[in-house]
Amino acid sequence: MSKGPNAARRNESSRQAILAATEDLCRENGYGRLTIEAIAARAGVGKTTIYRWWPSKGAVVLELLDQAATLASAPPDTGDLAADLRTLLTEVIGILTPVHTSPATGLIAEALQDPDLAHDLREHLIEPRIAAFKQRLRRAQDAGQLSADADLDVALDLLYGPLYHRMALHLGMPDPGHLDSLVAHVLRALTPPHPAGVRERRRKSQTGVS
Amino acid sequence: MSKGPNAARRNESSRQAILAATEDLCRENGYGRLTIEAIAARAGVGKTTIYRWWPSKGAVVLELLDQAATLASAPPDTGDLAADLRTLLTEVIGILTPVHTSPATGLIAEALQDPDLAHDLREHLIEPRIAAFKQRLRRAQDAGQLSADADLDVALDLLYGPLYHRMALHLGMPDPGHLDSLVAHVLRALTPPHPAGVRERRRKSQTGVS
Amino acid sequence: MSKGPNAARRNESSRQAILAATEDLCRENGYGRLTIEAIAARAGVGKTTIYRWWPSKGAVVLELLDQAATLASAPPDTGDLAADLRTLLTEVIGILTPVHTSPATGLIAEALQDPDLAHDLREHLIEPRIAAFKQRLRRAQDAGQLSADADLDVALDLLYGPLYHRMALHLGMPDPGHLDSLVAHVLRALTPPHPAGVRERRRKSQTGVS
Amino acid sequence: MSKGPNAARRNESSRQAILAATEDLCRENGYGRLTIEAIAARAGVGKTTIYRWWPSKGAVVLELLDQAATLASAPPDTGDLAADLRTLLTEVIGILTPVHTSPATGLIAEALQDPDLAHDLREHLIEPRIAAFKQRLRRAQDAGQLSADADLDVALDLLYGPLYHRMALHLGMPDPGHLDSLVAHVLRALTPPHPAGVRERRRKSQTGVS
DNA sequence: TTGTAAGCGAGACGGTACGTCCGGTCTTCCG
DNA sequence: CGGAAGACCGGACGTACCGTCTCGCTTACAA
Repeated sequence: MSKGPNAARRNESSRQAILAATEDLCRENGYGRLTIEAIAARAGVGKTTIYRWWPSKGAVVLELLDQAATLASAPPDTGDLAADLRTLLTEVIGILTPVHTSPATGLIAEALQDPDLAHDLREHLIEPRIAAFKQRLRRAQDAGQLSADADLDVALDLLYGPLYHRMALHLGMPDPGHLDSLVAHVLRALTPPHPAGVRERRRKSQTGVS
Repeated sequence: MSKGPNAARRNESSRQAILAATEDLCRENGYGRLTIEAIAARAGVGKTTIYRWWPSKGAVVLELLDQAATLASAPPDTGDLAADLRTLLTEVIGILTPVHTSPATGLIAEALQDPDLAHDLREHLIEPRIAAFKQRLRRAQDAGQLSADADLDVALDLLYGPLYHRMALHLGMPDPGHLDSLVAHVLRALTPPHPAGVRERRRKSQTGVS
Repeated sequence: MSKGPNAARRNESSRQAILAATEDLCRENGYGRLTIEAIAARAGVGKTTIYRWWPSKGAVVLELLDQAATLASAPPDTGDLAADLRTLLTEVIGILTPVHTSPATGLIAEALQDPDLAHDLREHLIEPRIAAFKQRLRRAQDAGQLSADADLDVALDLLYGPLYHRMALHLGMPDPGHLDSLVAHVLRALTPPHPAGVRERRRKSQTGVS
Repeated sequence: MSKGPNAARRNESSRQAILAATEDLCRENGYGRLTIEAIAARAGVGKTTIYRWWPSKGAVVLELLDQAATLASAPPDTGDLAADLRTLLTEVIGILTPVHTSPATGLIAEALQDPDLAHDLREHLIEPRIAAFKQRLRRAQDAGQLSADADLDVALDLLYGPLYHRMALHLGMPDPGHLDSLVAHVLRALTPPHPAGVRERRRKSQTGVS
């Protein structure tokens, strides 16, 4: 991201002004009404300067989110797996809310139509977070809180899926109670019954499924 | 949708031409490059005629999808719950694929920025399907294939969530094996361990699933 | 000029507003600082409307001059050839003054770099005037005020040439005395020495001139 | 022209490269499409270097012409006045041709909109030539080839005027025959009929001319 | 002989205007 | 009188150059 012509000579204060203006305008009018012209005007910057370093408004917003994100990137680990998952999910809910004005939502919408942007989005924002999420789950597996053969991709789908489902279909984000319930259900699906005899049989049926 | 000035006097052949042109152009260039002007030109219709009956290009596409959807709307019920769920999910996967050119995906992207369109989208395409889905699950509860107190909203989230998650983040739709696994996990999550007698019946239905 | 897409549907009031704005802005800032954007803004018109009907700002200014010119197009004929010529030249001096802000001068400058504009300029503004000029001279020949074999192209060059010479080289337009002298010299050059009797008549008419 | 900050330290090879690039680009694309950026790029020079020494692209072109001109500056004097005038005019015709790509024409066009440039143009290129021209005419007067009271400004107008007239109005430069005729007419206009004795001498010199 | 100040290449920067595209409204005329 | 045709105003697009402004670097004069 932003590795244009000659990054050495780049004017950092312009870069900051552009990102700040982008954030302001996005919050004010929503991503959809965001305009390169308006960003340039608000930031007191020539349009050229934006086009020199970013290929589209989506890329600007992506860098904005990227910068904000790196501030809080380490995955939480309190020892309480369910609580940590709720923390991770709550963070994402915050990012996706309110649906119609959140920069992240707008970015996702644009990326749905723009493969290049989609690629950058996945590379810069999403994959690192998925990695952190899986890392936390793997630690849980090591601690025996999750069955050793649990499918982490399934876990990813089941835990984050509901948020994007609700975002996409405008169903409203889950309230804390719902979230609790979702996490509990998913953990149950990933941790077979404990009593010795039962656990054995369960493991067998899983083998048949997967 | 399309309840303009005086629907009685409406020219049906123009309507069809517009929808057909919309579909063609969407497939050719993707939803993002779709333009009211291009639709009008391709359909041999004045722009006025489009604006008279639809408020935005999203609404046109919505009607297009609506029309296509009503052809296959009745929820399947073969008695095999897992299979029926896989059928429902597979249909949605088809609609959302390929991500960057599917009209449905484009529509979802636009609705993320346009509350009015989001409302119509939910009302016309989504809620009926959710209702059908829940109806199917309720029938499963009645048949004892699902615990009587299973939370159907959670089921909805867990089953459809992964699809929208993957769409939004460009992770690729689940292949049949993954889908299988997802459905199996979710059904397991919805049939929690119970006192012995109950557990026996449940185990029977699981057998049917796997 | 201005025979675009479908001249029938053209909005005449927009056309007038554009020409009026063009004239104002040209007088205010000079032709060089004239801008299509400014014209559109001042006229309360979309840029598209200008580009639809004119290929360049030069073409707009040309139409402006054309419209102004047709109001006073008939060549003067008072019977006094020298006076009529001075009238014609004075009119052109007026059009070319002040050099740096006159729309006509700007147009000539632009046409020097733009062959298309040059063609339209010659066709619409210049050739009709040349024709009128030659017509007047021919009438003078018929009246015996000019030798029958005088070369009218030479006359054209010698009479109008000085004005463009001075415009091009920023030498200042001739004052009335100079103009007088120029006309006198040229008329003398066009009435070469002849057998005595003839020369007498000529000298008389020359006296009238000087 | 080009008397910047500290002319002593000036890099002469850059100066030459700039002038050369200017000439090339002007011939290739015409003065109108000439750009400071393009000159700098072609010359392998920073834009700053151009702006340091010249105030505008017009000034660069002016210096270019100036340099070319000084190579052939002395006014011809073969004793044959008419021939010498034809030589002078022919040289100017060469400079102004072809109208749409000649650097001189472009410069004149630009100067019509830019008083500063006009001033430099007159000072550096035009006035010296006018002086030379008048000097030649004065020598002709001294030799009795021209009447002693002939108005040299009128002569200037009548001889050079046609060229600029034709340039400005895109009428095509005079061919040799025309040129001949023009010079002959003008010389005749400058040697008016006089008392018999004088007239005889004059007529003789005219014979030599025409 | 070594600063130090200039000229220089490179090119980022804030701007202005370009000419195009499309959105949404309004008008005209045809069937 | 509905609809095709399309002109219209407006606003944003992405591009081209403008003229100014740092950057390091070389280069030549002065201490």
